[in-house]
Amino acid sequence: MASLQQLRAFLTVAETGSFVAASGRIGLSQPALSLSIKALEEEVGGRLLDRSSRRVALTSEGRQFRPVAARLVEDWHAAFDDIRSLFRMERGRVSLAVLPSVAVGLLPRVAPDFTARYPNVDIEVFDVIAERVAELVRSGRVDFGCSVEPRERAGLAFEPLLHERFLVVHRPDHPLAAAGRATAADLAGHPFIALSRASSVRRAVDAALEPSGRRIRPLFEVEQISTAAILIASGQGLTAVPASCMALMRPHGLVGTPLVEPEVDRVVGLLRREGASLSVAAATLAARFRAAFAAVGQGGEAGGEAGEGAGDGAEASDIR
Amino acid sequence: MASLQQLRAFLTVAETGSFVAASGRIGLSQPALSLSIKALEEEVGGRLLDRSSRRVALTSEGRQFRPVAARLVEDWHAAFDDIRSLFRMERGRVSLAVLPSVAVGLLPRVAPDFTARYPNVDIEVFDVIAERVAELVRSGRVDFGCSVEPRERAGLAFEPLLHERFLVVHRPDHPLAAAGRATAADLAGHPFIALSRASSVRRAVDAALEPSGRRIRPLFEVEQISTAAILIASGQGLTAVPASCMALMRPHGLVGTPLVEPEVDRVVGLLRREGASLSVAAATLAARFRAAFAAVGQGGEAGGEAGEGAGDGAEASDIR
DNA sequence: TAAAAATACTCCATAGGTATTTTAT
DNA sequence: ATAAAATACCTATGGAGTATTTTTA
Repeated sequence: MASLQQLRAFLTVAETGSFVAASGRIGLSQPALSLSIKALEEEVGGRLLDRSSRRVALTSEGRQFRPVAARLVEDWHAAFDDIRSLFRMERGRVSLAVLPSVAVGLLPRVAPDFTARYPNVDIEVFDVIAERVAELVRSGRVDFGCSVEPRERAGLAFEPLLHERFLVVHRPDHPLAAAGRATAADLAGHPFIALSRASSVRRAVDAALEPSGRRIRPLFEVEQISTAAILIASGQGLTAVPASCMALMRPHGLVGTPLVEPEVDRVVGLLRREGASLSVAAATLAARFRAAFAAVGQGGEAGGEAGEGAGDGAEASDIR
Repeated sequence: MASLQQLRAFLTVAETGSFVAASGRIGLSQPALSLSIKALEEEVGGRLLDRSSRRVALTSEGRQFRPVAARLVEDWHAAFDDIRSLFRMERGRVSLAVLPSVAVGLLPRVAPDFTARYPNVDIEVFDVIAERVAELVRSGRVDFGCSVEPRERAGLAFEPLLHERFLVVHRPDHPLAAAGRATAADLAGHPFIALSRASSVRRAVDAALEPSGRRIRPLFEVEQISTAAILIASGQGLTAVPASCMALMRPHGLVGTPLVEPEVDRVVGLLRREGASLSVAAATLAARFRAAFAAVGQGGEAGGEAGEGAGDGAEASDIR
């Protein structure tokens, strides 16, 4: 069967008009080149080059074949360069589905590094509720997810990464700031800005308060965490969110106070489709997630945020 | 460097989802196939296939590469099939330039055979005067020509093929029919239908009569031989043409009488560009010309037409 | 006669085969 | 435990080199 090498040889001889010149150009001995051309000609069933000892010219058929051969070689290299660039992450796309709280709290700690290092790999983020994260991962629509452990685990692999506690979020002038700790009674006793019932954050809070018999009484029920932030900042009430969400609260001048009675927490991790491998780009991004949130055991305790890095120094003091 | 074989291997494994199945399909042992895939993966810089001992699936990158690889393989085969078909004359085109007298007299003896045998090889015919035949051949615009020997031979190779005598063409009821031979006096003594002065046929007649001091007095001067035929058939006069042109005259009920005093003749042959080779199709058609008109020496005499073949039996009797 | 392509030959890299081991379900 | 891919190892083909001959302008 004909080879790329043979096409290159043919094109180079056609271009240089000489076997000797062409053999130098492609780094092959003249006899090897002669044989290569001969083999190609046998493959196509006729002469492509007219050679005399003085000059080499294309035959009529060779003239017709030349541009075709050139395109084959070109397409070949383009295709291989392309797939190589994909593996080298010089281009590509990673799709991920994350909880809204993850999108505002955790993703910003991971993404900038990645995009700086791989500027031509696009990241497609679906910030959706936990059920939809699981769905997107399961269907293969996204490469992986970052969420809490899904209820329906079939076909999914959950890898716990980060254990984080919930904080009550309020203005610095709120009484809780002085208290330094918050309880279920505090939550029930103040106007509460709740997230939608579908939200995993909301569910965690509801579930944690249930044993105490108390229920939050939402003054507002909002979809977006940022909406809650605005409302709280304007003095409408308080809410409870995972520690990482303080990244969104702080810019609004809000502070967080640990919820200690009951203690509320959640485990965030990577969600992958079982059996399916990740693209190199997805695997690399997933590795960034792991590195950024040094894992604590699934049932691990105390842990809190894996806080470190540039923007996180202030957080501890915010929590008091 | 990656090979077509490797792409085929990859595509087949992707399709069958199994190394064993694919190896059977492409006629390779399973270990050889494994190595082939491995080499391809090293070439592109990453995994294209996820294999476990139970199932083989495409990786994310493999999924992207698959259609590209398929197109490469497809294009490759299409290109090679195409050039092969060209050499096998399953398609193609031959261009030739011929004298009008050749187009009507000789070409019809050669072309039908060729087109019957190679129905998908087109023949492009330029029926033009001798100077233009030479020009077209020299420029490479046509593959070869069939003409008389050109005045300006630089860059051209003339291969004499056929020596043919001129006949005087007239109606069967013309006095010359009874005479059985024609002379310069006959030509000068009857109304003459001449071809254009640029025509090589006209020139041959003019040149032949010159020594005798006689000149033809054209009653008509026409471009096309067929026009002359019509005029002669309608009783307007007579003309002189090479014997092969009787093929056009006979259908009009005209007959030819040998011009014997002076004897006028011409040598028709193939005209090729010096140094340039012919395409296989052109060479094949040229060979048909040679076969149809068994060569007589360049300065050869007597020879007359190489007449034979189906439609030519009648000719001798026409000449008387 | 000289420059260039073709041939002769030799060698080694590698593609491919068989036998076997490893792996994952 | 079993089916399938990977590895080990060996062989043979053919691609590539050097030396030489042939060709043609």
